[in-house]
Amino acid sequence: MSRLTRDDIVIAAGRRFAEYGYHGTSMRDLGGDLGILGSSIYAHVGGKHDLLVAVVERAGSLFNASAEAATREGSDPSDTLHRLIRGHIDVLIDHAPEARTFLNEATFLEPEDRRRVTGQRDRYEATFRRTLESGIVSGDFRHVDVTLTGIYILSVLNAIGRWYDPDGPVDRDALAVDIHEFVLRGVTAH
Amino acid sequence: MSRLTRDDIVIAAGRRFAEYGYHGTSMRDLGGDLGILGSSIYAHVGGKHDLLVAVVERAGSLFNASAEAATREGSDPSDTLHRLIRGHIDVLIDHAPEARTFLNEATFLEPEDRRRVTGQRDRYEATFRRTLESGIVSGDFRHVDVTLTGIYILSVLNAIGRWYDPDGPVDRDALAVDIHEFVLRGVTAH
DNA sequence: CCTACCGATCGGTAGG
DNA sequence: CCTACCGATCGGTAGG
Repeated sequence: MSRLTRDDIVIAAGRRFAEYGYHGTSMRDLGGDLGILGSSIYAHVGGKHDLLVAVVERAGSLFNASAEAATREGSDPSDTLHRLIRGHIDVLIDHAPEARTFLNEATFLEPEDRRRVTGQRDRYEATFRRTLESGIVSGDFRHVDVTLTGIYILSVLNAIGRWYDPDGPVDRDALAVDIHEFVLRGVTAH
Repeated sequence: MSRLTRDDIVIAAGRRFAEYGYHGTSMRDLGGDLGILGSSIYAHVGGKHDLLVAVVERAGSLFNASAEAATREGSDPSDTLHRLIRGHIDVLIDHAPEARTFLNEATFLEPEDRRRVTGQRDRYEATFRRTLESGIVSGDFRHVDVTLTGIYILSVLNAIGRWYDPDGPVDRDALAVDIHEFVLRGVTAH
């Protein structure tokens, strides 16, 4: 057993916050997961709140990195949308605890931190709106309200962490294709 | 000031749970909202957990009552879907605290209660799947996976409580129409 | 519904 | 990272 790093603690905190919530996690719980005392955590972080900030900020960075990668290679809006959807799924599955904490516990950040995270989030969502707009301009998409439609798409994506089982019957490629199809065509026949 | 009823306390608890979460709410906070002491709440309920059960069960009943009303008058699947969407929006706006607590805090119920609530929820979601199926049979809808598509639709609907402002520019009629259109047609032109 | 509590647990600190 | 704590707060109870 070597010594723990700050990163080890942030990762364990993400898991706890995702499952039990920020207020449902005690420093002693967290220490228990790591094999140390709750009070020993204070050798690595200033307080419980710092851990929430670190977890949430990590997820925000991952989402934005994904959006940048998806929009780097310009191609048609439908393909860009597919890459955005696939990237979101990847972050949600590969960094599930951080992503879930980002989505569910960010409200408990202190005002200053929350504003910064809200900014991160707005940047990310703006990528979806821009993709929708470019599709409308190109004539590929109809004249949807990009604000509302961006919210709908992200609602479908953000919920994935609440029901998707990576070891279940649907793999992530199929999921991305199915959601892309749903977003593009809806349920109507033809 | 007349005496409080159990109902008054359940309503106040819903508000607290929706805003601060179950674990972020203390009985003293709740008493403060009601103008009584935290300990006085125990004259009306057996414990904090009973309040979570009451709030969540109320929301579950409202969602199911809405689904029954929406499917009572048989008509084409697209219209039924519109009524389901509109009903969900109404519950989410008119009973926002209970609905949000239902969606976010039900995981903190004790196993037995959680199972019952999960049952309520499954019944509700099944109504969406049945409507999709009847649309596929009638040829109105394409051959979507009804499980996945039901989840997508409910994801869009459940997220409404996280962003929608009833006093904002979008009224609930317009929202229902816009979501119905999105679910039916997606974003593709034509 | 209040008074007057209870033991348990909370986030956090001093000193090593 | 542990020992040994701290004051504050937690859910809850007995008795009125």
